[in-house]
Amino acid sequence: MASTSADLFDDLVRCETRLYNAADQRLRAAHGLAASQFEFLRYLRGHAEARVADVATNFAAGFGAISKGMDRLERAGWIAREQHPRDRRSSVLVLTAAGSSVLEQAEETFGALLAELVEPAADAADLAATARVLARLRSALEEARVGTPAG
Amino acid sequence: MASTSADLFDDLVRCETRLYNAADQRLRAAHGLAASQFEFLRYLRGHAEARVADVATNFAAGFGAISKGMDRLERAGWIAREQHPRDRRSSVLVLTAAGSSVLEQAEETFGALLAELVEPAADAADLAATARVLARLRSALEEARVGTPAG
DNA sequence: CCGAGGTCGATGCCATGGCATGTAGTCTAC
DNA sequence: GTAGACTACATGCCATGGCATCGACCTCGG
Repeated sequence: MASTSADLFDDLVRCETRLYNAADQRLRAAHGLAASQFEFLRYLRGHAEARVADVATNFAAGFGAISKGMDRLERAGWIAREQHPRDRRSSVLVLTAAGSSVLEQAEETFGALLAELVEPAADAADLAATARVLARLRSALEEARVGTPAG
Repeated sequence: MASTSADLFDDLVRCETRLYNAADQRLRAAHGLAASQFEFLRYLRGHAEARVADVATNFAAGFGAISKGMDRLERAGWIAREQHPRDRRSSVLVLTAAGSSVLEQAEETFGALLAELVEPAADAADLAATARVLARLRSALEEARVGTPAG
């Protein structure tokens, strides 16, 4: 029935808000790193050659927001903009040594947070099943470019 | 293993972002209503006697943000602040007739959105199982006041 | 080779949220 | 009854994100 999806939406949003807030608070306190910055660094480590547009697409954010976010990461010394080999409009975003280092430390903090907040809330099989459903939903939404901002 | 929760977090955040963006875009276009405002109106309909602090607690938001959000809803004519019977510091937040009316219409739009984006992505049993896990996680997070902002 | 049109991303303006503070009202202890 | 602590919330400042704009660059047709 329809109300199942509506409740799902509600619980999804509320879980996301609280987990994201909690991650933000702890990462800031421990490493001076915002949760969004943590996610950006993780993405960049996993995607060599990434440009601003790639990051924006992955996070369903506008170009402007990511451009400014990268400014802040650069100012903090965690990433660098390198010249793109074939397109002088773009830069390639790469982690610096300092960036890799905070990322590594932040992942400890983040892992501990999830172990504390998420894992006790359901048994492993249920969590795995939930992860599968959300992964599928995510793919479907990305493929259809649902919720992609304008800018 | 630990990476299951990390992937779950990632997919959770990405699904939430895209679904919330999509809801915001459609509700704005169809009814001039932000997604957050839609959620506020739904909450107020379900909770008579609600005050600013109740809304803030439910949405894991700061008092200031909710206070300003209620200003905007009031300015739009969708809610009213009534005098609280026992505490003159608080107001009771109530839907106006106009508020009930947009809410009703917005729920059509919102239901159609979920039917289009969420329900085809998995079968009903998987969605129900996911909803159960997230509802449990939400309760656990709320009970522990995880991710509650300062203000 | 050139020009028109498209793309990338940096920047500015506005809306929103977090946190800190201010103010009015309430509660407690005496 | 009153002083002092506390609570609810309104307000101001700042950081961030969305969208619009713009300049630089690429690409394709001729």
